[in-house]
Amino acid sequence: MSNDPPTQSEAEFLAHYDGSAFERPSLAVDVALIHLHKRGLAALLIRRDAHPYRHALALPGGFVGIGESLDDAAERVLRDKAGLSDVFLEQLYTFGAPERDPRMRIVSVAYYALIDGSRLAGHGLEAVSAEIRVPWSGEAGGPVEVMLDGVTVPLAFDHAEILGMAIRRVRGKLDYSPIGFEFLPELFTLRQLRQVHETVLGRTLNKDSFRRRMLASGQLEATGERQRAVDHRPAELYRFLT
Amino acid sequence: MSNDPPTQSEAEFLAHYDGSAFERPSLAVDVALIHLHKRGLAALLIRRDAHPYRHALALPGGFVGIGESLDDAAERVLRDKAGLSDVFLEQLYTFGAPERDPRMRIVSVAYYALIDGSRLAGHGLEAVSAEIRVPWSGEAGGPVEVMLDGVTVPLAFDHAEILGMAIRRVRGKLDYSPIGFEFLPELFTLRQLRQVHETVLGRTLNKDSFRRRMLASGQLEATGERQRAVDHRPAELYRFLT
DNA sequence: AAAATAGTGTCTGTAAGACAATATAAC
DNA sequence: GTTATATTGTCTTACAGACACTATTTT
Repeated sequence: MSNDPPTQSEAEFLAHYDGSAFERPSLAVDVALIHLHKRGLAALLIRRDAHPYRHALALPGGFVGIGESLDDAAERVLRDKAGLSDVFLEQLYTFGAPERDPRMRIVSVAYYALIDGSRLAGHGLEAVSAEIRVPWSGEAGGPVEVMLDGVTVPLAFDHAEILGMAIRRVRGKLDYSPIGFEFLPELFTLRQLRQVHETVLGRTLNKDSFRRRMLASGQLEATGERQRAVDHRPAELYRFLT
Repeated sequence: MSNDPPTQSEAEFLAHYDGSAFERPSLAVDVALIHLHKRGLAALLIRRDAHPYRHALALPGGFVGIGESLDDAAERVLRDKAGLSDVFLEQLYTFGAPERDPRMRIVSVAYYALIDGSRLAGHGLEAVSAEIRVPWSGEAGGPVEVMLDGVTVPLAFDHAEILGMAIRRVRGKLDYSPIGFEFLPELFTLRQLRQVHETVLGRTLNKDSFRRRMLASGQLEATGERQRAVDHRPAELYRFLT
């Protein structure tokens, strides 16, 4: 970035700097808010009421304010479009294909957010929760399929690609970061935690070694409390540490 | 992104869309080009000749063209500022703190690139190769220190943070992706490959199990050729597969 | 022969998978 | 008691680290 004018004082330079000399892309954030629903992956989506992709489902998103950090923009989107705050939120990838939006050049910094599905109970009106089908396993890539009430529905823009990358990111981080707890309430059983991992990874895990691994990780604290009102031996409830 | 005007036909909508209605951030790319030099990490940097951070070292970067993809912009920067093409190049993270550039709001999509140091021999004039000191190990984070001829030098903007994140990314991917080969020429010995891993990770690795692990990975092809003109038993040369 | 590194074989400790046995709740 | 799951313990296998030994080149 040394496309700068010739030598002058720094004050003089800043005073005359013309920030609007070139036509520039617009900058937006989009948020892939992922939760678990009935042993499957799900995302929160907004039904568009304007062109392009009118009536299609899209990730919640918005333009980045001129004085607003990217993280702040993503938090604002989550608050305004999904009525949520205090959610795990992390930058995912920036999507910048020139034709990704037919209106104009819009580069989008995508975020992914993870939440306990029960927190989505009575929230905003325009948001819907849709099931995500992951048509690939492990390393493979590409867009996900999105199903609403059992039928596959298309997503606006490149949002199915963004969701696909979000799933891959969560899968990849599950083993070495405490990301899986974000899908659960404060207290949970080891079985629930394992089911989270199985759902995210799309495969079953060995029950015994999962238990050993988690207990050995030092991330869990046994509360001494147990499940209630289950029709079998109640499991101990654990809490995520730190 | 449903901040759209009320109902109308899609053609009508696109015709009247005003893409410049809001003040918007500028968008740039910066490239952390990393190589290995004398058993240490090094990055290619450009000396700035304009304010701000005049005379300081900075990552090569440039603004994103209005019709140019982000990947294309990063490739162009690498070609124009470092005289390099056909280099491993991958998006890293997008930096968007409002005050990261004192001139104006500039959001930068950072890329990292990896290259065999010997390819940097006789390239462009303005670029220098500087040693990177990583003041943390493992998971920890923050900016790196940059040394030129034995003295610590500051980097412009948040570029030391970008380099820090690039190192962490490479460290993290080294174990599960074939990223280490990017630092080596086409033919290399297992010792050279191990030294690459040791340099990137900042710690020594077990010689025997590294060999076993690499040979078992199926990523290497033995060429049958051997090193020449070394003052000890010459090692077999391997090639990276696929 | 000496020096230096390449390459092989073997032992050990750790952790995962498999499986069996016991424990505890609801009904 | 029956059912269903929790929890503990043991055996086996795979692999990384450690270490000893042999091989091959230059000087």
